[in-house]
Amino acid sequence: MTTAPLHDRPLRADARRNREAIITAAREIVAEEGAEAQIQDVARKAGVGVGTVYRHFPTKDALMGELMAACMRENAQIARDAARIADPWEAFAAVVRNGCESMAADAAKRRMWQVASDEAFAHAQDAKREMTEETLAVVRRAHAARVLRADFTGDDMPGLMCGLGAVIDQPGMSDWRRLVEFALDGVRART
Amino acid sequence: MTTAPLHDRPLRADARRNREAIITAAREIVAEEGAEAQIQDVARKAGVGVGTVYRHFPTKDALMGELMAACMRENAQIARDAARIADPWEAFAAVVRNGCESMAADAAKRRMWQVASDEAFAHAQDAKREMTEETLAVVRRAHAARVLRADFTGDDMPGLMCGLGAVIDQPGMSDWRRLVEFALDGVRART
DNA sequence: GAAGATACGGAATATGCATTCCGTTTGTCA
DNA sequence: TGACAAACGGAATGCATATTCCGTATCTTC
Repeated sequence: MTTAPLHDRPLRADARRNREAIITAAREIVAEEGAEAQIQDVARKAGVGVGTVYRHFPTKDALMGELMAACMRENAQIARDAARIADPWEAFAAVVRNGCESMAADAAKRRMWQVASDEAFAHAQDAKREMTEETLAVVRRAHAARVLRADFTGDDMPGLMCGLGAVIDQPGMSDWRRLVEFALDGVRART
Repeated sequence: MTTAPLHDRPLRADARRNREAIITAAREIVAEEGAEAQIQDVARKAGVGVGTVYRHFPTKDALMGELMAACMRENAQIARDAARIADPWEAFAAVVRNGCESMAADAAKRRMWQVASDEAFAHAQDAKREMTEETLAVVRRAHAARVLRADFTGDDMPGLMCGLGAVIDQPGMSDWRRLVEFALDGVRART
């Protein structure tokens, strides 16, 4: 179920180091290979044997779930940071722009959906909730200030970001920032 | 390489029928299963044995390529139909709206990218070119009439449509037409 | 620094799925 | 209607990849 130690004995030093290396490697492999990502490659890149990967994560889905959770926590942090911007529209725009910047900078963040089985998703449930809440706060503030179209709801955010992720992941798409601005224009309240 | 009869002898009646049934079944299976689509399931749904699938398509990629080609030809037709609309903006909007309608109506059309290996893509090359040309014509006319932002280029269309496809494919996304209108607002020239 | 618990590596195993093969069936044409 | 080519069905094969297993190596603790 969880990937933490079963009760509470602290991990041995080498184990802790390996666990980190595995997650990092998994992220790189997913970035490179997308849906074709293989445990064997993750192990090689982390400099450990496959057995070690399985010692830390009971299944591939559990590992991918951990990856998704990490990405979602990062997104939550992006939203938290944006929430500190005074102007409500700029705060909302920052969530979108910085979310896109992070997807552009890290292919794993836009490709993780390709490896997302239901199992993997379940592992990332909590992180997803966190992300949703932080994002929703920014959307609510933008609505209250009437700078975001009233008919764009918080539920639309995942769709918007996934759509932009697909745009950014487009082969040969270098100028995605322009399209992001079009999208922002599209959802901004008409003055 | 190709899926047509090797020389030019016409297909036997049952073979022609089966070929159609296989393509139809493949489309349904891809719609249901996405990347998990299996030849065995395609065969079952088509009411034939797997051997028959392989008699018509040398590999899975060839079958998927045929599917992609069919979808792209349909998109080309959507663009051709839209081109007959007198108003340049409405013509452009029709390409986007109807493209989205067709993706919403047929999950295979938005999921086919999940099964798109390079091999499969190669099979659909010609259809893709056709689609691109027809679409470009509508974009050019909109640009000439200055109703589409000058910095939205024909090369952005695949990104836009893929992005909207991702939006539509979002679980629980019923109200995607609203988001499509936001996107159209975003790329329309400011008056 | 020795004992015992933890963790490691990677060969072996298990499984799922594309593809092949060949004996059987069906359509076509005279 | 009979002969033959064309097509079919689906069990068997082969391969790729997740997962297990267990002998070995490494940490931790006293």
